Amino acid sequence: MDALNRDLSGPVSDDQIVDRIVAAVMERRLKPGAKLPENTLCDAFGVSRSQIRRVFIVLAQRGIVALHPNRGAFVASPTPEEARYVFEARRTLERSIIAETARRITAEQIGEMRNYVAGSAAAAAMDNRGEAVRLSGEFHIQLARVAGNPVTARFVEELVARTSLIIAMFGSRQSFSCSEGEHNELLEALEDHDGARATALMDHHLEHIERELDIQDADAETTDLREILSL
Amino acid sequence: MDALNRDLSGPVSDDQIVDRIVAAVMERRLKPGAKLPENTLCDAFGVSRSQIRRVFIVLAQRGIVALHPNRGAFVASPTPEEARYVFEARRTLERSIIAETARRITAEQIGEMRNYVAGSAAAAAMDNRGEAVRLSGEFHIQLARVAGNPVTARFVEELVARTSLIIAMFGSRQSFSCSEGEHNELLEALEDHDGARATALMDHHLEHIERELDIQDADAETTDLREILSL
DNA sequence: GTTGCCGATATTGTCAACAATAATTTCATT
DNA sequence: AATGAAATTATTGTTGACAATATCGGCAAC
Repeated sequence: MDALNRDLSGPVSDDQIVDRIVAAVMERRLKPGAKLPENTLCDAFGVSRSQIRRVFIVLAQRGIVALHPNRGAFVASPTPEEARYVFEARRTLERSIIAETARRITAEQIGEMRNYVAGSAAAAAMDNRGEAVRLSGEFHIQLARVAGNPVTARFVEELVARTSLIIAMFGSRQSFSCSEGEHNELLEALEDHDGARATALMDHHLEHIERELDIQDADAETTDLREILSL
Repeated sequence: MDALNRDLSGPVSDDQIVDRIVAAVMERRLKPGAKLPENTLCDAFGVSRSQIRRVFIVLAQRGIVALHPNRGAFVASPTPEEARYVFEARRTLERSIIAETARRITAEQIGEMRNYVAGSAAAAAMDNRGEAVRLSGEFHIQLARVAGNPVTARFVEELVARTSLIIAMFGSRQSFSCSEGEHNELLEALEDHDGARATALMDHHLEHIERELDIQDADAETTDLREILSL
């Protein structure tokens, strides 16, 4: 938590803080249920409470942070139900988006995407699971950006971040070794501008990720009884 | 602006204020570019500045309000580019969602949907264009809710609200008389649980709405030169 | 040793005063 | 009149103090 980052450089914008926290969530340095005390974050980013509070509102809107009145901000703990909705939403969106990506992607962009895959694989090989998950997520976000619609891309961003939380909640140890292969398959389809195949692969890929999770009621460890018993 | 509503009833939650402002936007009582002074809204809702400021952040996240530093909050003025993205996003999302709606919708729900259509038509007949647009939007939101995924439904909510702004920006006089007929067609397909037909109709419907708009650079009336000249 | 109560501490929520900036008005100059 | 500058007013942005609430620790009772 303390190492979310040193600032060094003068004023920090709300967006920068949001991005840092999202990155920390995607790297699983911030786990579901973690408390985010205002003062701690004020010190970490060298900003005022009011700014942190603004950031909390943004993150709450994106489903990444849960705000409990008089108790503060916590990293969200997706429920099994919510997890299913998020995956379904991702399939709905990314299935369509990838077809447009297949039409538009350039050779250069494919090269960049391969870097993401390689980076994620390298991180996984070094047992840096957090970085692996984050880069694997960035892969999907980049694909959405290539499709050229910033509105849908922003939706995908939100869903990918929430997926990181879902994986943190329900992921078993060995999952996500699969992503590298499937991502490479996807890139091959994109290289051929084969939208239909890319769509099918994306659909299968997302289903695969979801199926590898053990989505059921969270264990006691990460569970806040308060939330279970109706707040 | 002053008639956004009287409160009467004790404390007002952030969500209530957000909903009221969104409703005003959807009814086109708040037009693109309209300034939203903090004090005016404080008086209108009987709340403090800090609460209004929270609300602004939420609305800005949803693309309904634009925040200009040191100048305040304004109802967003979608650009032609943004308009295209929003419509494309709606087609992407609602095309898929409607298929699920077709599977799930009950006779009772179809009856409720008919009320929306009738209400919108009645409002249009009384020259209450704002109410007609709002109910027409609610129709889409309700369909998304029936599909059962609150995550995608929330995305549709945001996009529908932004569409109201787009219509306010680029709509010509007689458009939107069409919606009643197309919405009824959609309901027939849903009644038959004919997902394929519903999908095609929704696609066509959204394309139709977009095509009836005159999406090009806004006229000077609603335009802020400041924004045109870089910022 | 578990429970319940109470005080102490810490954290969050709210408000009002102040600072910073923008918008408006006034007035002088051409 | 139109322009420009300065002063006034209004609005937004930020801070810090205070109130409200929750959390923690100790202590007594069972």
